[in-house]
Amino acid sequence: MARPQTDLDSGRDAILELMVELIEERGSSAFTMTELAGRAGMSTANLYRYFESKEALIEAVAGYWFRPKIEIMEEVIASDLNPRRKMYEFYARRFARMKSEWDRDPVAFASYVELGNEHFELVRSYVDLGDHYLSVIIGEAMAEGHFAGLTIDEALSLINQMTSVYVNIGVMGLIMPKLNTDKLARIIDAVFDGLSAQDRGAKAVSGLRAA
Amino acid sequence: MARPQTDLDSGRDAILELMVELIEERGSSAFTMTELAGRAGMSTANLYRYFESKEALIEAVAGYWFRPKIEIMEEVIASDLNPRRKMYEFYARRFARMKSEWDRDPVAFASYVELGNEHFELVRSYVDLGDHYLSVIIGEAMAEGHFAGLTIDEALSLINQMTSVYVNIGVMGLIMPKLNTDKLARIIDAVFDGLSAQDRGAKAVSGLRAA
Amino acid sequence: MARPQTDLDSGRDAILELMVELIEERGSSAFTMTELAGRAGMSTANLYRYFESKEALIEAVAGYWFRPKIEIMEEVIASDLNPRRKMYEFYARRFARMKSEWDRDPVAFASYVELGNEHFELVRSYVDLGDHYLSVIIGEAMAEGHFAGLTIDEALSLINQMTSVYVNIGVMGLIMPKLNTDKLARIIDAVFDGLSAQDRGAKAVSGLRAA
Amino acid sequence: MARPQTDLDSGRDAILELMVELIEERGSSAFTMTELAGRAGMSTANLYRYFESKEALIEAVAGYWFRPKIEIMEEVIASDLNPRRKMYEFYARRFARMKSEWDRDPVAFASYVELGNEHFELVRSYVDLGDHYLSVIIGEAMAEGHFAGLTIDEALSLINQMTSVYVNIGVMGLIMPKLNTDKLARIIDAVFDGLSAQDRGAKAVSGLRAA
DNA sequence: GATGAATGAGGCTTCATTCAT
DNA sequence: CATGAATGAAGCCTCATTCAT
Repeated sequence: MARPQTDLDSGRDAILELMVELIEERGSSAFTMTELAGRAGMSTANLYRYFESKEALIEAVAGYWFRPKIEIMEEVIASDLNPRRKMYEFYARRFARMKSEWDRDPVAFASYVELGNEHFELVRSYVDLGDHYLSVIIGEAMAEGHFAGLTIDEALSLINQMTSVYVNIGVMGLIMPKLNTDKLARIIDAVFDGLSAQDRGAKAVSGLRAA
Repeated sequence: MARPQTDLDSGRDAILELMVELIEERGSSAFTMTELAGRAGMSTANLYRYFESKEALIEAVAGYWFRPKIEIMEEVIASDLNPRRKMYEFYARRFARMKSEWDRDPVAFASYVELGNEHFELVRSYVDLGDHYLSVIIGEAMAEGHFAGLTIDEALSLINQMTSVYVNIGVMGLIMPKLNTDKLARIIDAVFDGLSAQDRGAKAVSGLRAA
Repeated sequence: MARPQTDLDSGRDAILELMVELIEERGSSAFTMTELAGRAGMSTANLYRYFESKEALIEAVAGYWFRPKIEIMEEVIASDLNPRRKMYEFYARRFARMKSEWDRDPVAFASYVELGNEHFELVRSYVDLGDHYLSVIIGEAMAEGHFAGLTIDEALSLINQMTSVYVNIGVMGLIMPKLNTDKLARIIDAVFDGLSAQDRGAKAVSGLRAA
Repeated sequence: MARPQTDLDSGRDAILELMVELIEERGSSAFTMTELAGRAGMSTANLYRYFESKEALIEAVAGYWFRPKIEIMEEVIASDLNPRRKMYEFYARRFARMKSEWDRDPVAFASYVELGNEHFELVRSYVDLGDHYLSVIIGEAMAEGHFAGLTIDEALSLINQMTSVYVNIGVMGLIMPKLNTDKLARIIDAVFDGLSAQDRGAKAVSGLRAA
């Protein structure tokens, strides 16, 4: 986070930035290693000192894009909010971040979506990590008596479906204007109040709702 | 128009469908003639009996996508609605069609946007045709005294700008949820009531407005 | 020589003529089976009923071009001229034929040269046949005491070298204007009078010389 | 100008030589990038480091062939001969060069003709340059009172026609033996003495004529 | 007989990648 | 460290050729 620690690292970062420029300008599929090397003022061969393959480069771009979202997830997980609030923040903070990116430049955002479509493996590991953290939250919620009668995996699957539009960038980019944290709060409330079959009652965290 | 007349035609249609699948699945830039030939169960060489080049194939896909929109324009032009209503329908019906496509599969829709971005020439002739038909409507409106003091080209340019988001798929895909026919009706009213400087008055076609 | 005897034969001849047109128009390397089939108003597949391969077709063209020259050789061989005259006619009549072709259309002539360069095997068998007939004449000449002290092969080789420009179309096309039968006659005289070492004397066939 | 300055340049030269060999051996139409790469002992991909396309390679060959002729033109233009002599040398020196090439290997010469036929654009710029220089000479001649009553373009066109066989390699190859500098001198004299209508007289540069 | 349909091989070209220096 | 040189694999496209009908 502070300064890059080696020359290789700083080189990598510089290249990454050029690469990000390129992708935001022209979409993810229209660049060649030769062109990137040209912009970076080095030979292609040298480029390979920094990234061992084009795939690695694209992975790095994905990493660059996902990193802040992962940091958010980790912060939220480490916080001592109650489970309901934690789950809300788990989605809301990432959504806020992505919405601001989309606001800044929807076309560039679309380029990342394109990149995600073309390299689905890269997205998968992020999704898996998200599932992992969400499971942790679900576990904490269960410890407090929520989701009675469901296994963790069942809850995970249901929640994933209910919140999908706030996470899936492929769709999110296209319906961004319809999304907001108020709706998200209602969804999370529904998750907590609606998914625990044994435990109906009027205990919505009213504080979450904007209304 | 109905049945394909030769084997070449029907083969073309079959290939087109596979091509559409491919594009909707994976975006327009990620396909090769070799892969399409593979899916079609034929050699690349044979593929070239049906489409003389990759470009021709992509053109055919564009045609496939634009055809229903063009038919809509022609129906509206041929109808005997009054100019204001005609202009409204000119946009509204195409918008409805595109919205339903987007609702069905926003990602596939995005693939067509991508294809349009990569082959702008193909879009241009559609745009030109739209301009032509719009000019016809403008002409009819002028015959009834609208747009006084403007040339057809001036009116065309202004109207194009005011309605752009209901026509330009590049942008439309990104803000679809914000678009609806009610807003469109207000825009068309504004066009008719606001662009004719000499002719102010209270004659909005209230029927157009949902309110 | 008279009428073609089967439909296949007559078809072959028709195709050959179209092919000759094509070659004379555009050089030997710039034609495709598809194009020839198109000109002939038939499918490529059908073309293969007449000629089993492109190579066979080209061979046929070569045959078409060489046939009259071969007929000339056979007539001369069958004639009862004396050896010296026979050898002269052996070259002179073929030269006259080629010169008239060159006069008619030097560019078309060049196309055949090109064809010969690209398919040297075809030329070789003609050359071999020429060698065979020339050997016959040499044999007859030897029977009359010429070329004493030389084997047939030695004489053949020497004579080939001395007469090369009157036979080798690759070069002939380029120096045609310098060639004539008068010079040829002198060469043949030199062959007969100069190659028979033991047999010097003043017996030039003066009738051969234009002077 | 003397030594190649980079490896790419020297590589280009080496490849050019192999290419020239290939063309002189087998004509211009019978070579493939693959074969040339094979002869050069490299991959086709590497060949493209030296020449960016087959067309560029052929252009280079054309340049290689035309360069000495262009140098001759420039020398003659720069010389301080009188216009009549200058025009004579303008043709005669190039003709001498081409004749010596033809003498060395008429078949190779024919290959260049073939190449010129197949890539006429390459010939055109040479022809245009020749027209330019000839115009300069015509201008100088006019300054001395020649070609009275003619525009430069009229004179250019007439002279081009009269001298065509000493310049047009397509025809030259076929009638080379008939061409010589003596005839050329007569033609140039005719140009100077015959094209200036107002200015008849007996001032042929007799020195030009062999007689 | 004749055809439309189909293909394999090969040509030009690009690009990610490697390696000796 | 950094580079120029080199390559294999793949992409688009053409063409001679075959085969079922």
